[in-house]
Amino acid sequence: MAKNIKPRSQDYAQWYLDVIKAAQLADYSPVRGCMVIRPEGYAIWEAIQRDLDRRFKETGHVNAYFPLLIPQSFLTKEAEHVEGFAMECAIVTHSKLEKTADGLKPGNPLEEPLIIRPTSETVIGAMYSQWVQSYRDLPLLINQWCNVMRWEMRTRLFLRTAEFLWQEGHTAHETAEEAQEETLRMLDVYAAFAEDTLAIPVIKGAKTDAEKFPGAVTTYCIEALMQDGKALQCGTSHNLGQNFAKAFDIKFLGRDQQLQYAWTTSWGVSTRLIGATIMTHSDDEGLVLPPRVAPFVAAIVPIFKSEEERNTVRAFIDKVLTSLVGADELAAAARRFGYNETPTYFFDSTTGQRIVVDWRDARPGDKQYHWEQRGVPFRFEVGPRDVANNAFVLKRRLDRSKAVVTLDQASREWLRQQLDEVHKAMLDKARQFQAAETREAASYDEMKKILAEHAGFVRCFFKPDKTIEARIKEDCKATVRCVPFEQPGTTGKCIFTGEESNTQVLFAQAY
RNA sequence: CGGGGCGUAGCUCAGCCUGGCUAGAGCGCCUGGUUUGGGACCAGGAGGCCGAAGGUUCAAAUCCUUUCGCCCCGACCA
Repeated sequence: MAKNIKPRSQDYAQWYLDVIKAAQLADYSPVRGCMVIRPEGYAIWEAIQRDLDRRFKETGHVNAYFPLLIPQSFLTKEAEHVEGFAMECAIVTHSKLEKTADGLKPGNPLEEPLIIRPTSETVIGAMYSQWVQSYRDLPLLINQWCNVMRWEMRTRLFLRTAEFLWQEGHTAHETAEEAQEETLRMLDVYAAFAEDTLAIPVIKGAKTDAEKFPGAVTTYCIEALMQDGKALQCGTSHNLGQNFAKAFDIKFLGRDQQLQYAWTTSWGVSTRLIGATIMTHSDDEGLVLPPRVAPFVAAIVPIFKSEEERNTVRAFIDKVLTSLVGADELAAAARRFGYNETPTYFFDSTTGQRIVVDWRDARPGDKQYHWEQRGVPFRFEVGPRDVANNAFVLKRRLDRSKAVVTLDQASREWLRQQLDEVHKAMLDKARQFQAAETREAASYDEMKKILAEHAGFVRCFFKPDKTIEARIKEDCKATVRCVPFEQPGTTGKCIFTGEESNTQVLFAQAY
């Protein structure tokens, strides 16, 4: 058992922090609420970016970059938008530091304070109003990868930090229908990505008015369920209607010769997805990474005593590597600058995923724990006994299972297939968990009982209403996570008012 | 911003109540040796403005005042 990780059953929050620390994904920064994303954590983000960016391009979007600083006046142009973000804005008010008797003090106050972007609807709206003149300029489909800042009261690594990395897509369309299509298309992209790449099963649905994005007409989301039974919003897609077009004057001359407002959307996912990945899959031994975002797909642990054994083991590992990555990569790796004790070999040139061999002067047991805690999907054990059998021992991170693999079985395709199987197994496991932790409630009391006993998702008939939702939240900490697209097609009694309703919602306690 | 707790080695903490030897332990780190198929052992070593400032005292990690920071619980939230 891992000695540096608190078991989930004892303290889930501490477990989460311990896993991150043990896997060296992130560290606290000198500034409260901010985090340092370390190389192995950032590699996961790079994998997310690579995969999502391809999906965005495939759906016709292009990348651009808009500035970090936003004039304060921009934020006030959309009434709901200000209200939603005003409380958590960081504001730049000065442009230099001056030497005074008491040390350095901010000097040269700005005429208009600048906001560090909490999101970019406003700047982008201002630019779109200049770029959009005619229906021929539409649709405008732009995405940006950037950081944003929301001054949160309480923060948690990856799940909620003052500064975080994300992607925000912003589109403008000729018609309401087209904007709605785009909003749902991108939600589908997110859902497919979550399942295909992160192995996280998600529920697609709409937010209630109480939970929607400030300034949106409708917010759609994908919701996932973590192992402690709490829900986590993993991505949102907003149909902004003409709200921002009106606030920022995004107008175009239509096919009908009429000047009209454009219809806009925005959608985003953040580094929170890394938190979702950790909490969905990891176990008491540490991180478990879905194979498609794991920086290392396999770690090879050599076992030897004498120098002579070391040499035979090394020769055998070279053979295994040749089968997996090819002779050219083996030679290239030998010339590469880097950490000699843990040389790495590119397994997949498009994703940059690697295989690492651990030649450090440590005991094999230490190395096993080391790579296990980092979530590496596979470990290969290669010792004299294995060399004699022309085979190695394959250990699977997901279920800690062992198998013997002969040298002639090992190939790039073989490992790819192993990784795919792991991905599928992880997704299945998470789906089963989600299904088991989703319960139906026919009354409010029943829902409260379920939440108290199990947490998880509670599915029930409900008539969304801001005041009632606030009361429920206060009462049992649960919120409507979404109105799932999948509806039973029948009616039932709203658990709170008893009125007949045709809407089922998912309640849960959320992060 | 309210309620609670904590600042001593890289990490986890003891010491403080009842002031006094050179400020400690475990883990981690470095060196050497024996080891090595799931977290080894022995020996040696590096590492501290005891959060900061002021005060009381012959003497402060310890007592007093002020201050800064962090963590937990709530309101807010991708």
